[in-house]
Amino acid sequence: MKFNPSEFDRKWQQHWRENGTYRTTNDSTKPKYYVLDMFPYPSGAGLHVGHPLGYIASDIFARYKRLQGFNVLHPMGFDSFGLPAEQYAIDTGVHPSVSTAKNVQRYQEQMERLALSFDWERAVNTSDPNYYKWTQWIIGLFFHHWYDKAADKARPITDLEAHLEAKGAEDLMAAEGEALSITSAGFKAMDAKERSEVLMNYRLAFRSVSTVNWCEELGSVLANDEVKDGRSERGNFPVVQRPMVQWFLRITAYAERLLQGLDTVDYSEGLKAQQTNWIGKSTGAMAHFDIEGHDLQLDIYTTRPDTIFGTTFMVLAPEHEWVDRLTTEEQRSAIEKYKTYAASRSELERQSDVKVVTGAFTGSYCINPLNNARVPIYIAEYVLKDYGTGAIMAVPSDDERDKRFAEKFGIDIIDVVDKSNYPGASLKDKVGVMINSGFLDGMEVPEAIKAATQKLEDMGRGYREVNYRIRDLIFSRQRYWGEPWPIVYDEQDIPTYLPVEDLPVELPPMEDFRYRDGLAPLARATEWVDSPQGRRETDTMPATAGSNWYYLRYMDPNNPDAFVGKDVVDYWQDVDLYVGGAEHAVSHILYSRLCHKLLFDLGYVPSREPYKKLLNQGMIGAPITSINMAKVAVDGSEKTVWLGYGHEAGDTITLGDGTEAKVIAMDGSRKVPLRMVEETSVDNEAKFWLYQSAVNELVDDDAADAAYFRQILTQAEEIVWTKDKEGRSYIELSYQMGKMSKSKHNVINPDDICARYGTDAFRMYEMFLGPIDQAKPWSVSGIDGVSRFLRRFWNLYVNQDALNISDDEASKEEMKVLHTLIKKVTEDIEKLSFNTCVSAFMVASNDLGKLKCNKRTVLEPMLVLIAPFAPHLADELWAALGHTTSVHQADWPQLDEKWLVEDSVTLPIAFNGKTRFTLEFPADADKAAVEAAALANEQVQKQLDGAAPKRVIVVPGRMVNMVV
RNA sequence: GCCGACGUGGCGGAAUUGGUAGACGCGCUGGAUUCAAAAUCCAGUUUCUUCGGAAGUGCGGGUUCGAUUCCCGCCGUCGGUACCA
Repeated sequence: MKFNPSEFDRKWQQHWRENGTYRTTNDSTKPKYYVLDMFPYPSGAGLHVGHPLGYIASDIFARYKRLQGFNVLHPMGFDSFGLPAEQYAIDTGVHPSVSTAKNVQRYQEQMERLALSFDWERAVNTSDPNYYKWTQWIIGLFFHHWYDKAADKARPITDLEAHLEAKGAEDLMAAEGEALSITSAGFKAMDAKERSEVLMNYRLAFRSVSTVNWCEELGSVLANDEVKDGRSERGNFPVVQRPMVQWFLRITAYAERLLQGLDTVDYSEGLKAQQTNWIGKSTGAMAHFDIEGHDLQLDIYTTRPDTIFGTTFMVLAPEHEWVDRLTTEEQRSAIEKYKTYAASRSELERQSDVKVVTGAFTGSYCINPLNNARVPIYIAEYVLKDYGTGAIMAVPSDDERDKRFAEKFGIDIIDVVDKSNYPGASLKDKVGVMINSGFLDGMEVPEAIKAATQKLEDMGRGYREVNYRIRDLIFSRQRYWGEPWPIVYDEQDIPTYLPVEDLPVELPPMEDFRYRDGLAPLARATEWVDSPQGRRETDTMPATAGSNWYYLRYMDPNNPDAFVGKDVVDYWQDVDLYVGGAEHAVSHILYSRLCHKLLFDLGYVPSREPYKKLLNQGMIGAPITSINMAKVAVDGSEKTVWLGYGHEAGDTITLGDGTEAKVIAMDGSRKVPLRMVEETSVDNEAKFWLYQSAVNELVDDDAADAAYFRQILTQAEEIVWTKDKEGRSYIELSYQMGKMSKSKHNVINPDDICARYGTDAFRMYEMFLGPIDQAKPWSVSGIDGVSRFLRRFWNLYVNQDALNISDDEASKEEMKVLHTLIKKVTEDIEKLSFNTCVSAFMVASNDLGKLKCNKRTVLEPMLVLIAPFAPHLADELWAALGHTTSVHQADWPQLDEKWLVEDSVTLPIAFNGKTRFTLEFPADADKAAVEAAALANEQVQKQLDGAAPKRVIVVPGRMVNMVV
């Protein structure tokens, strides 16, 4: 039997598929374990070597848990709705359903190639109507419920109607759009339309007008996390603010619980911090300021009520609803001018010059409730309409922005906090002693915050308030490729959420789904819109709708009657280990947690959190290599050439025909597809070379990156080659490390690696690269080492192409190697430290090689240990050892500590903490015996040079330290 | 600015509760094998060294018999986020 991975990889992959080796049952007496990967969006590019990192890690863990006797749910699916497929369709004319199906198949093949042990019978696909029927149904739960703050949970909207009928809005503690004052009689008197509007104020999925991120090029609104620096994350198009009617999910109702829940889950600190920041809880006070000459109270939110005596002006957001009312005649033109200016500013402009102070005076004044001071009211764009009340009390002495504003507009600054006892404290640190603040004088800041809040409350001019940064989730997209909102409107525009019998509301077949004439694509499917039940909603849901709950569908993927069966979800409960990229740290995880909490409130799921433990794998980067363009002077004329790394203007170079040329200027660079590049090491430095032979091969190559590079080469007249030792022509490329992406031409395809080295080598190498959660560069050079190791490992079992296994008793040393390995691998898999597992296998294999061990008692359990990492090789050798069932159905070897016990122990002998040499001691020697033996030793005496040590520290089994 | 992660040979990285720093692999050097090469195998590989040793985990301090590990203060890299009152 030969070591031939490309042969046995195929053989075993087929075997596992045909035998359903990885099929999971819902009906088992074994304990459950759920290992989940974030499902991919199946893009046309296929997988690159960065994707499988997390998949391989979770696969190893899933396989390990199976071998340990767990019933493991380890599924995979596809997040196939969303913008890219639709953009691709618009660009190429291929319908998203067609390209999606093709890509899904490609992904599945690639994943099988990587021996990922998914139960494919459980695969889900978010754009499949059988799946999105339940997505629509779950979003319906949001529509049919409201959040009762008193009970701290979601309740049916019918309960709310009963409450309103009985008592009106009195005693109603609800998460709401705005505070409504409704009486019982008033509610009863309302017609259907009015009632619908009132209820909409409370629904967890609601329709509302709001300023949204509008992207004209994409023809859709975007969620905040889909916008980066004022441009769309997808496509990098400009995004503007625009008021629109949209569907929302009331995530703000769950802000506190989403925050609290983070304490109960095992996520990284960084990820918890990101979610915490996103939720953005702050504690402070509401305060009411009377407005001079108006029967109005200006409400403001502040985290620093202690500084209220330092308030020297107020600021409203330019869009604040009272701006017009508060503007005096003489200020009207200035205010109008400023409002026009503010409205013209894009999100991008606002963000780019944050330090620029602008604003205008309304002409009106407020009265400070605590000291009756008269303070002017300004408007300025640094106050945001959507945070707090859209208005602030400005305290220039203790706020950086207020200070800049006061300085620019010549407003008084009153110091109210003496920080002289806190050197180094910055303006916004909540420390110091109050001054110039009436009854607060002399108090420390934390005390003063409490006192000021209490005073406001006693006066009826304010109260303690908690504020959250998080905004309700915009859940409408004016796009085609997503779940239609299953809503119909009657003649009065009253929306009805269609019941489960009418779901799914499927997408109408359309050829052209561009956004045009201000109409969403679905609005043009007129026959579809005019349904017998009423006029259909034409917005679709964002991609996050399907991924919110997919982990539940895997439990019971074909259930026609429910999104998941009750008994099934009671068995599988929740995800024990969730593995995926950190780029979804905020949005996907947060929205998924929201969805889960609603389902929990309504009794559909038994747990409060969907993902118990989360592992974010690090990104794998790759070199991005470039060729440089230069203008050179030769024989009085100019020429454009390609130059290697390290040239600058003024250099003299030799052209291909032997003439000399002078570099006039470097003129940019172009990316070279990594596939054509050779990595070399010169003087311990990585170099990337492009060979002339690789360029010559381009002529016949029809791959996309070859076409791209052929086109690049036409942009200059020649490449200035250098000769290497063998006389081959090359050019050295400039490079930097970066994320793998098609546009950077540095994608490395796992298929090629698997074909060349075998899947087992690829899997182990990816794990060997470093800690799973750390970003690391891809380098192909190390894979040879892993490949060599697997061959050596194989040769422990096979000699001269024949199985070479002895049934003799193994020696103590051999057993020690095995049990050391069992201990190390078991512990390290539990710690998700896969790179050290690979080292442990190498060490064991090296040790057994030296011992020339071929004992079945040692080698057989080792196959079970390595099976999660190298599943093909393990099954191939396992079968050769005479087994008729797969190694993946074996039992994990048990550690027997007795093999690890030593007769003697080697201890380092240190003097003043510096290790000098080691000595052997009997393993059972106690402290005194070790000390005596050490002092009697010749080397120790020599080191001590006749003197007695001041102190001898013996740590049994660890070391001996002598203080001299 | 704020939040988070990290900083160890030429490179990827290892080091249990504070206890032999550099495991394992790559690369490199030398050797064996070969007509030769590839592949394989063996030995060496932190730096300096007067060959006795000495220094050494971003920098500067501290705690300790002993610090890559704990504490304080800096510097740097990466990721996230930002007029949030």
